[in-house]
Amino acid sequence: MLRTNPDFLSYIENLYHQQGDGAEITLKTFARGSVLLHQGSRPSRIYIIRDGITKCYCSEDNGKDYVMEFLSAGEITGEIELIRNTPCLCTIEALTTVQAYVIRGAYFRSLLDKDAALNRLMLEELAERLVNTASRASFQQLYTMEHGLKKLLAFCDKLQIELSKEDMAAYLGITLRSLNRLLKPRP
Amino acid sequence: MLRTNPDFLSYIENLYHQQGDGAEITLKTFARGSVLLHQGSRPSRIYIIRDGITKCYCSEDNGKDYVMEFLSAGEITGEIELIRNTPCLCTIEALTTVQAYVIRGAYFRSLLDKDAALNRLMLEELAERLVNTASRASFQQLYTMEHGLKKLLAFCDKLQIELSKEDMAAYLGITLRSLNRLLKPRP
DNA sequence: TAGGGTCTGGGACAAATGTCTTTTTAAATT
DNA sequence: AATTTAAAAAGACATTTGTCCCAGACCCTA
Repeated sequence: MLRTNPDFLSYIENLYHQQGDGAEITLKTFARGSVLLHQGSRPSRIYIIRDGITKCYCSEDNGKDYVMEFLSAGEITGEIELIRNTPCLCTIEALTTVQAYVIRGAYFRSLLDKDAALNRLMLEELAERLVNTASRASFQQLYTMEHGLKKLLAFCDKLQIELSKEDMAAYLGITLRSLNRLLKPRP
Repeated sequence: MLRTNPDFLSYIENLYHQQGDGAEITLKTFARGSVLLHQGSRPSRIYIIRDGITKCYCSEDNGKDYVMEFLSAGEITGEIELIRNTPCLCTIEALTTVQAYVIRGAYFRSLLDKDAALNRLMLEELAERLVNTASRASFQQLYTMEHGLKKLLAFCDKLQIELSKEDMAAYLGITLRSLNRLLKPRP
């Protein structure tokens, strides 16, 4: 539920510490509630989260939101848009204070062109994410909400995260009203 | 809805025609209804579809199926399992007669290690698929079935595919009964 | 303290979906 | 053609979910 990628983080931290003065990679702090990437915008940089938790979500035309996943250490954002040269599919918002490495798109592109190890890491990351996204879609369609909610609550508990009810509902793809109903009866 | 990837197909066909006698890439025909990959199995080969249409679906423990996508020319299957070294997430089944290029896992791995162009194609493919999967998950959760059904019907119409009602329901993530209900009233 | 906001949770009803069963349709067999 | 069999569609009812609205809690300010 909370995605992380230690290998990727190590890779980036190596680059970060080895670089000289013309720093291509910088570290930036985002306050809780601030936004790293805006859905629909054209990002010129990518971010690799060092610590903290972000929410990755889609806002649909009908005003509803759907939370794709929660991203934490080692997860990369904006790379898909960079690869495909398209606007951001999701908004990435900091749920806690977040520190992230920032890389210019052009520089990341050049890295991709010459570094096989990075390519490998990227393939693994995308594959992992695809599996997660697909599994969850299947699970959500075919199981009851009760199942999904149970998982989500366990997740919050384990990480001591206090998700807002709105976020929970958006993750489950239901309304606040439905979530409240599911939350009440504990027989 | 029907995924294709012409660039990838070209790439593979080039390889196919350039190879000598110790053919690493072969062409295989699958009859309608036969299965390319079995969910849960450990595939030792990957397939790139040359023509025909396949259904990629997950069977959950509760006996229900969820159709992820329909794959056609240029789409690759088994690559995620190869990258992550995990069992198949989905079953890939031929809906029509299908011709596919077959590549041994070990050979594909070696190609990935030395060919930057292939890496690039793979990144694009995975990114594209991720966007599709994610968009659809969001759409399905946040819009009415009516919307989704309309899209699906238009898709069948455009491609002159006669999807079974079971397949349609599995794609929409609903029961046959619900699909029939949605299909009846046309005011 | 009274009044007015806003926010949260829940009630009531409508719409949708699932499950189970029956009916209808189509196909196959004799 | 008549009978049987299997497959598809629909009916009935329970459950779930969404929408709309209202009551109470909380926090301001006058």
